[in-house]
Amino acid sequence: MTELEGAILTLLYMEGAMTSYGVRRAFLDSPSSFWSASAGAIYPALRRLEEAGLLIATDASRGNRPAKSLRLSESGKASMLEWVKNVSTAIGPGFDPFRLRAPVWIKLEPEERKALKAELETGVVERIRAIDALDPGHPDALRHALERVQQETRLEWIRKTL
Amino acid sequence: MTELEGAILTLLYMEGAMTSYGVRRAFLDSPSSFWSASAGAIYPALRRLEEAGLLIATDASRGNRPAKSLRLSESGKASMLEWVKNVSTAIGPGFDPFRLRAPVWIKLEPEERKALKAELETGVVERIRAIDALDPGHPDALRHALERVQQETRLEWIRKTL
DNA sequence: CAGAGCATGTAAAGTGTTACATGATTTA
DNA sequence: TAAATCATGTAACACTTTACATGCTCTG
Repeated sequence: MTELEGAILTLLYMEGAMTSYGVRRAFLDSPSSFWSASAGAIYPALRRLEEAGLLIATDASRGNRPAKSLRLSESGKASMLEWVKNVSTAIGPGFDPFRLRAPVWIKLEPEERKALKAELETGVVERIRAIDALDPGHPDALRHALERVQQETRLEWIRKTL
Repeated sequence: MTELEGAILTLLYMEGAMTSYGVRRAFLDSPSSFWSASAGAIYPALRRLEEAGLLIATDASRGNRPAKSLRLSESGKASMLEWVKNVSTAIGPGFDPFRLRAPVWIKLEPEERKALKAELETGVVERIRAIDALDPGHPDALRHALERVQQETRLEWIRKTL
């Protein structure tokens, strides 16, 4: 199971049934650049999950517009739970573009480094403000809170170390 | 430029010239599950970078064993610097398998949640100890330090929230 | 009622993974 | 000297991105 497939299953578990485009929109709304949410990734993944019996589709056309509502099957729920409970994958460091670039920042010429430091600080502060402006009742509120901690950690590192 | 290509360029910038396998071994040693470091990803990426003129290869065969030494060209260094200084990409949240799974953990049955909490706590504590055991003179020491902060943040969240 | 955006996809090309292959060198 | 592992790849398959296509529905 890819991370995208796992993420789709958790989305349907957390938020209940939705259409294919609803799934796609949820990824489009995600701030992470990791999720491009391109149609060519989402729709084939949904088809794979449906063919594997993890998702059940029921017709939900409204008027002339065709649509299908997707929900987790029992085996889909079981697969999702197995996936989320895999500790070694869950605690891996994942992918952090900030951590990947930081060692090079340290080696920049002083004036270039200072300029970049200011840009990074502004960007992170803005991002924290944007998170604070989000609806605390949003289904992704917990993820936003976790991203906020990450951004605060970065801000502290920028100020103290860069 | 993909993140893998950018990471290869930063590696050669930080550590100087090395062979193809040296590049691959650096990714194999990385703790992040994001870098599979499969030969089928690394070697084609190196070929692309060389064809684009960002890397220069010189023969470095030893005895009967063929090998080439790879180093950054001037345009390779310029591309790498442009890549690391892209602020909006650098401050994106990236991909965090922990954050992706956390909302589901919260919804588990109490006894299941408690068991998982213990497993996660043990795993993260072990990972922190493993980082502490690493050589502080390692070229990736800064990245290790940043991962350590991430793991400490997770540990605190596990203890306080999960 | 025309244009913007909603909703659902497909096709080609690029990238990554898994598995295999080959010969060189080190180590027990 | 046999086995392990170093070092360098390739091939088939899977997945993602980019670009395109199609018709519907709302809004000014």
